[in-house]
Amino acid sequence: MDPIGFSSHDHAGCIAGNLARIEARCKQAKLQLTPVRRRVLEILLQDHRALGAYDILDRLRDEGLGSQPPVAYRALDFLVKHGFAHKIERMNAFVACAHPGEDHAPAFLICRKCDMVVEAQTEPARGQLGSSAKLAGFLIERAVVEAEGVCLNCAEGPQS
Amino acid sequence: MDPIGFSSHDHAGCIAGNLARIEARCKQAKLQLTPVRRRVLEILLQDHRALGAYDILDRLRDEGLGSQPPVAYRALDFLVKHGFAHKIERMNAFVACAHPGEDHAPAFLICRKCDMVVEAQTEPARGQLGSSAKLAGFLIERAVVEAEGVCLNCAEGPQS
DNA sequence: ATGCATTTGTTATATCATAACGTTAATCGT
DNA sequence: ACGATTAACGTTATGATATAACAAATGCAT
Ligand SMILES: [Zn+2]
Ligand SMILES: [Zn+2]
Ligand SMILES: [Zn+2]
Ligand SMILES: [Zn+2]
Repeated sequence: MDPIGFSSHDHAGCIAGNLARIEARCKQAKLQLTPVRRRVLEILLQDHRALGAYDILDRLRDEGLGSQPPVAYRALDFLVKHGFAHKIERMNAFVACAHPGEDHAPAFLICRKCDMVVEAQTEPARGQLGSSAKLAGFLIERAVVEAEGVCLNCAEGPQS
Repeated sequence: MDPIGFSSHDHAGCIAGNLARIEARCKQAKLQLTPVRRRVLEILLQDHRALGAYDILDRLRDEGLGSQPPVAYRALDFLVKHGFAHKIERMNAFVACAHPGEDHAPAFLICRKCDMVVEAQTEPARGQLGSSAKLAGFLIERAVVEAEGVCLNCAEGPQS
């Protein structure tokens, strides 16, 4: 709910906090946060933007952590599967989760000027969509919700 | 709002009606509904499912209407641009619009068992997402809303 | 130490999408 | 009707995204 990302915040703490929370959760759930997986997570946490798998792969290659697509995709699969990252379908790109571990249905606000991504919450089965679903006898299991628009910072700027 | 697609309906009329409405709109707006574009539209209208660009291209090729990817993508671009079809981002696939011409913000209910797609309406700026956006000073311009779940027909069946 | 499951490295390939360019066809002002 | 302009098409080539498959290495419980 808190619109981190567009607003300025203690981002170093933001990164460290999420990383620590995820490490704890992996330990607790006996998940292997291996070097590649951890590094991909760090790269995604670096800024509140979505990165393509091949962008990530480039970084990994530079650091000697892997050079072939499956390396990046496997790490991303792990992170997404366990809710530590999300895929932005419109962009074929990935973003670190802003509420790791909290069991949530993510929705995204994506600025088309600065590419910043903010994670918000949604309740897929509620609202108009929920009504339509009910009417159709459709059981919603999950939903992709990705809003595109302009963030506060970019709206203020002189550029159109 | 009406959950056509899962429920049985006069589908021949459904196709004919949408096609007629779109033809009229093209005439009125001086848009060229060329043979390829029209055929792609017909293929999409055939059933309330999403088709990949290459599935459509295969059909076109069989009918001698074009054999290379740009043929399909250009027709789809036209249809999407003018609101006669929509892209389902999660599936990299396309579906005919259920409310052509009506100027609407589409949302989709997608059955993971039978692949049926129902188009519903959404008001992106309302509800929880709207609240989050307002809080963040974010201006929503459009939104991808794609719910996955199980439709009435598939829920009733014996198969899990 | 042994056996089993998970992860990694690598090659190859599948799938989705567009750039570029010359040709053809529709549109429009004259 | 005519030529200029714009829009659509056919084709080749390539780019971008994603996965299959399998052998080697590692982690982990007994
Ligand atoms: Zn931050
Ligand atoms: Zn999240
Ligand atoms: Zn129908
Ligand atoms: Zn529609």
